[in-house]
Amino acid sequence: MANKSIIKTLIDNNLKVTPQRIAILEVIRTIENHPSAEKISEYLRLTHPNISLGTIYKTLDTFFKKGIIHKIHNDNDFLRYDAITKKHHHLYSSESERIEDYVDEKLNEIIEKYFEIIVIPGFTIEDIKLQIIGKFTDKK
Amino acid sequence: MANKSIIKTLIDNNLKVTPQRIAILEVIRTIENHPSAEKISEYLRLTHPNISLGTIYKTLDTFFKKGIIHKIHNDNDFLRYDAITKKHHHLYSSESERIEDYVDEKLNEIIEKYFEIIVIPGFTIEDIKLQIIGKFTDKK
DNA sequence: TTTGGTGCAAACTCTTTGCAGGGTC
DNA sequence: GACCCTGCAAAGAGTTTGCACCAAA
Repeated sequence: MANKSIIKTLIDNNLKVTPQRIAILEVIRTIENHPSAEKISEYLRLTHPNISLGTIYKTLDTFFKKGIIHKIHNDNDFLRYDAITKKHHHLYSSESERIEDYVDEKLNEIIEKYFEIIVIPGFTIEDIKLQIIGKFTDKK
Repeated sequence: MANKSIIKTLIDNNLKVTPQRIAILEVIRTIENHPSAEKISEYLRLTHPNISLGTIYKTLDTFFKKGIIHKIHNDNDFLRYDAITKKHHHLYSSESERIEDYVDEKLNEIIEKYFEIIVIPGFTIEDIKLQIIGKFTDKK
């Protein structure tokens, strides 16, 4: 049952296990790729017709504060959300709203190594994210 | 006169040269670092007390469409603007709203070289921007 | 039973739009 | 003079908040 890991996540973060939270996290983790709050609401309308948008926003904020999900931005766009799995970057379409994850251990390693040698004066790096902008050549 | 290059920019882009546009571009280019529309308005209130926020938004949009400025995002924040000079990345403070440019030709080269060899399936890269998150250790 | 979550609606913030008047070329 | 730009105010989109009710532990 896929719910097991969702429930575990909630418990591990001292959050009460509610149907709403399970449903929201499920959408982000398994169904929709980088959804906006609106998009999540759209999905939930089918299975949980009366989860309010307000609850979705509050829940997303709760998840974000606990580090269960990330927020991501596009350059001409609202907020979107992202289930954290492991360090990854994002591919942004220059033509549409599409955003995909991009995982590349080797690239991470190269960048990490680079910033072990190169120091940015007056700045301590905590994290680096690449925004890779371009065109998707497959259909979706 | 610093205005010369601003006026040239406007003319080169087939934009009418108005005091508002000069003032707005001047703020972005020379005075304030990555301002928001609100911040720009704040500055202009001193020298041009009756430039309306609406005009600022329209002007920024015009500049953006002409490629004169960039838009940038922070993770929990509104839009901010950036005078384009050359390819650069951004340092984001994890503690405040501060954003600084980060220019690093060598890093660009390394990344470019990397993606000459590594191809992302189904995706053609047009541009890559790094979001470097961390702490500023100098005061400002 | 206690604590915290949900739903709803109203409020807020940032941004966009429409239109009449004014400035630039 | 033609065209485009500006200012103002109203509208819009996405998000947040307050509060009474309800569910989870």
